[in-house]
Amino acid sequence: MPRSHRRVLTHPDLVELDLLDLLHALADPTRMTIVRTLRSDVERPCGTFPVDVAPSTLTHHFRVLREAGVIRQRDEGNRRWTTLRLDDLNARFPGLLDSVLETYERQLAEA
Amino acid sequence: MPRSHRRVLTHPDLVELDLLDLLHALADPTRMTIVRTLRSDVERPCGTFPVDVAPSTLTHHFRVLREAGVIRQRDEGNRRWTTLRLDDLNARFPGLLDSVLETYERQLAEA
DNA sequence: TCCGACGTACGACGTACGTCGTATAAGCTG
DNA sequence: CAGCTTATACGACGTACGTCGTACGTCGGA
Repeated sequence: MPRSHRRVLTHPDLVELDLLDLLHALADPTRMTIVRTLRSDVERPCGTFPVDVAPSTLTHHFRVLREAGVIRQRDEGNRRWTTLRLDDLNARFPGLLDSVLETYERQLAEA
Repeated sequence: MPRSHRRVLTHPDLVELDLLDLLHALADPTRMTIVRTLRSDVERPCGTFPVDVAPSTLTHHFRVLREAGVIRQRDEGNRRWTTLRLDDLNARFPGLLDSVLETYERQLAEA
């Protein structure tokens, strides 16, 4: 759902990405679920993520991830599609996201 | 400075370490400086870290790192010595800390 | 054209965080 | 013992965070 009462969808440039912002963005279970979901499913509308929070809360988490450079969002008709910025993240922080995600998967499998 | 008016120095067990806690612990510049310093210098007393915060603030950051399992502290006489729990972290989160630290070093070098 | 679906904006709420100053305790040194 | 050093405990402060309900704008289908 395109602009007007919604803010412009700004994505940080590659060189602007900050590691500490990334770590903070990933240090939340809901956001980690979003990232894990995106890792398997290329692109998704906001409402289709397996998280258990209110829609407005979800919007908040998407903003945190977007501003940290983790995801990219685009509008199409009534929907906002979200993708992982995998290439950008790997260019800026080589191997880091995979390392974090694999570690997290392992931790989830243990528990 | 051993116990009495100070809390007992508790360190979480290996299996208790949580990735999200770790990410949160690392998502702070002061704490990252502490970790980087410990990486080069095996063991250090609290007061010898190149950080620019009040002593009580430093104590707070040490607690966060300790409770996340990043550091270990022991008392000797008047001093509290701090080390990185490198082996434990690598056992629980293989390669992750190195990945984060190297990425951070690269980011610092760029800026 | 109207209505439901989608997702956001905004404001509120309680909690956690990073920061500090001050007080305090224990060890070291004279 | 007295005084300095080391580091913490405690309380305070402002800010940021995660959460939600409500209101609203846009799109698509009946």
